[in-house]
Amino acid sequence: MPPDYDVMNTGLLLYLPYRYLEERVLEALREQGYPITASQARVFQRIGPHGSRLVDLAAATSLTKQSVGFLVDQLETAGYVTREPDARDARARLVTITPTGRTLVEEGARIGAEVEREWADLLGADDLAQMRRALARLSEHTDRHPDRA
Amino acid sequence: MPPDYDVMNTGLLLYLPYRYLEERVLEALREQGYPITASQARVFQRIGPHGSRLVDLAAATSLTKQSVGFLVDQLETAGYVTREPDARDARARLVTITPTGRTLVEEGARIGAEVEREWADLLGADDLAQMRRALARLSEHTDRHPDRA
DNA sequence: AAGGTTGGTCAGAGTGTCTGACCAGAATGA
DNA sequence: TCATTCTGGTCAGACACTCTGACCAACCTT
Repeated sequence: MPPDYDVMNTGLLLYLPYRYLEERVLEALREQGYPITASQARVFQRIGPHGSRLVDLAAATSLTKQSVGFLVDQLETAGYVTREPDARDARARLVTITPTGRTLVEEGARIGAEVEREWADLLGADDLAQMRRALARLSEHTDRHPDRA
Repeated sequence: MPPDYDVMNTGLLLYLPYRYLEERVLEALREQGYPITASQARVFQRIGPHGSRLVDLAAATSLTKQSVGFLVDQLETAGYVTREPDARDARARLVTITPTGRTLVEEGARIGAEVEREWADLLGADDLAQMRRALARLSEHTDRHPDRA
């Protein structure tokens, strides 16, 4: 007897599709020669278009700067990011996405879109879009983003 | 400059509210004297009304049975569950929620409802309900539940 | 210039998760 | 019925992730 999803708590309802999507994307990326772990990806995802500082990534992911540093080391070794000097602050370094990293982003987006198409078949495109809008408003409220880019 | 949530990938849109809700609930439970970690809670949540086997919990959470065993040990030590013999199979044991565990469930539900009220203020009750319905249908599709209870 | 603040690293500990090996009870079928 | 295979669970060890504490160098104030 499967669980009754309609009465299930909202946390689990968010978690189940999240986890599914994450696994699908990560697995496909691995198969295509772009291995990345979930932890690495959660940091990688938050890197801004012009690079991000470690502390900002830490704030965005709700991790300590040490943990983010550890994960960025791995992303760097994998060739997905580099640490560039920050012209405005000699202490800081900007974690920046490499060309390889960009390919990974594009591949990830492609696979994500594929899953989303499946979901659109399931829900209808309108309901899916509406769900996304609701989640976006919630994210705006629940995200800890740094004020600066 | 905050990120633009409307164009953000769906995975992050699911993750951000999920993580927020989880932290709120876990923190409140801790303050009320029911400490539980996120990993423990993810297993605990999947225990059925009449108890669940380890292997079924492993399937539901997408963890190995060893990992689930490790977490159930802790839940048992904390007094939230017990392992009862399974009348139908002498090998198996049913992980069952204790009265203390039930109190935790109720407290968690109460706090979750509180957050959900905030979300209803943000989105409107109708949009929130619609989002829940969409997520429930997605969960049905993406969840790995065991066929048996 | 002095003193506090901030971005980042180093070192070490604790937690969560996995793989591999194994055992005992259950299910199958000759 | 009993040999074989399958399944629920545990034990042991390794690896991955995250944290706290201590620290340094550059920044920002005054």
